Amino acid sequence: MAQQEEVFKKLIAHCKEYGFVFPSSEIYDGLAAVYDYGQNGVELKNNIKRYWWDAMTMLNDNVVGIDAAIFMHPTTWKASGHVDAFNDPLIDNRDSKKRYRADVLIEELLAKFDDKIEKEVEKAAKRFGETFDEALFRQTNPRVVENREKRDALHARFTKALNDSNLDELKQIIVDYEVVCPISGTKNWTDVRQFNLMFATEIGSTADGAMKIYLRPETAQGIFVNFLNVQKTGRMKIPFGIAQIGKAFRNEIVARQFIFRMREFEQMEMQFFVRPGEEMKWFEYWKQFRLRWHKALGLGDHKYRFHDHDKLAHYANAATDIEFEMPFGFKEVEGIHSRTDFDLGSHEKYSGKNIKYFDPELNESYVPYVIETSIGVDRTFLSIMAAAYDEQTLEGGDSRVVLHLPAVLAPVKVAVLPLVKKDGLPEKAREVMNLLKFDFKAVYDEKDSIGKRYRRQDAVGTPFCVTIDHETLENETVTIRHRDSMQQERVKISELYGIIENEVSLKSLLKKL
RNA sequence: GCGGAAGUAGCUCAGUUGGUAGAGCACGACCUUGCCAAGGUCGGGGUCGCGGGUUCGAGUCCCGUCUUCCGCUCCA
Repeated sequence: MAQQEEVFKKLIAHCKEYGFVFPSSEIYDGLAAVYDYGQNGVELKNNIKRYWWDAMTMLNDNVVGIDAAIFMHPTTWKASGHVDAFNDPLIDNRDSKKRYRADVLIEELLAKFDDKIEKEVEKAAKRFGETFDEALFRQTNPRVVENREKRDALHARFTKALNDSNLDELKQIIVDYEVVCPISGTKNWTDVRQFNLMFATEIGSTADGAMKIYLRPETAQGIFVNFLNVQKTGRMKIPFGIAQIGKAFRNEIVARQFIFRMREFEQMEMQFFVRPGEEMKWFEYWKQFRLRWHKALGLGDHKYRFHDHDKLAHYANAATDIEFEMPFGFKEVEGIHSRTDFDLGSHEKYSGKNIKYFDPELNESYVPYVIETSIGVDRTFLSIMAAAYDEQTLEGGDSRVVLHLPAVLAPVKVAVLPLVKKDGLPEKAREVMNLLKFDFKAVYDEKDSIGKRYRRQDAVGTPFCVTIDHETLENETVTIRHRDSMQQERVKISELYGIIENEVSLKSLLKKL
């Protein structure tokens, strides 16, 4: 494990050194949990997105794409549940260093009162030969009445504090009721602080016209609010899906592990709309499709696994993660959720608009159920980099760092290298460059020895190096070197396109699905 | 947010009891070699994370602060 952490550190350093990922705003000491993609990173990332987009929207003729705005009407987030679910009042115990949700602590307090009352009522019921409800209804036991009054008083105070978002009052309740930390047993609490996981800003320039809005914490809602637009204008019939790639934002309390958990991140999501009752069938279908998508990259089938959720979110009736074996353990890369009709139903309620689909085959209207596939671009990027990174020891004690990136995703497809910087070889190499650059991301390099240039290309995962030597000038042949095997073969310049295309075209990958 | 560790060149680091900032690699130019990195010559690059303080003088001592890493906490 310690060894793996060491490798992870090296991977992070490698990402920076070779222009894949930089810490954001580094000249100002950086900004925590925000990263920029560099010249190679952006190519790899774009290739990942292209692979996903084409797999989803081209291979599935009932899936279409959209690109919704990051800004959305604030009611969206009430309807989705994020306004409630993303606002946690937190409090720390200074002695145990443990953090708790203040509202949960108070709810536990209420539960204790309920327990006491219940026990008293049970006792009374037994004594008078009544049912529990009868005893509860008739209850005049002064201890019960007292506890009940106390409980109701606390409940009222608590509810009011929550509604007013009064953090000081929440703290005061914890102090007044002498809540102790279950670990340390002390009452040494910090103040209650609000952690809103959504970033807020204002839209509208005048003070009185300004409206508080949030940066979207997930891209899914942009799809839900456009459900009818797409369904009607695209004449879509259920089942069908809407795909989207875009940025989302979460103000994480602790964001660590490099680009695995960032405050600004990119998601590739598809919401698939189905008939109520058929959701499990489609849930299973998309689980398998998505897993195939991952495995087709060839990073190693054993590095993937499903992780089914026992505890489900407020909107889901089934959920699983596709986990990938990162250097720090198996981690979620993609989530597949059966979201029921929660989102569309909720938007229908909050907007007052009819968001039903008329099913001509069933001759009835309903709110469709939804299967969601949601994959993190940055996490996929990290998983690919982690799997590709390799420090090799070669014969003769030499070593190299090589990225075994899937050729389809590699930022640079081919490097064109004149063996020497004279005798007309650079000029010939430029000719070859001009031939290839319309089809492939190609780079030219004439600096340093040929071996060193091969290593440089290995370090960024370039699958092919084409070397122009003196023989090239005589018979129009070059050597092409393969990254992983380091083997070279001599081929005609006219054959280069076919050889490279065969390995790097997206089509070859899509056909595996 | 708490606890621990660390911030000196693009990278890895050195820097004596406080006394004018260094090395290797990398980078650039030229020469040489020419199919798997590390030949020669010359050169560019750092207000030592930032702000105060002590001192004649601070990379070095003191205080504060920011950032990063590790652990805890949190994570639809």
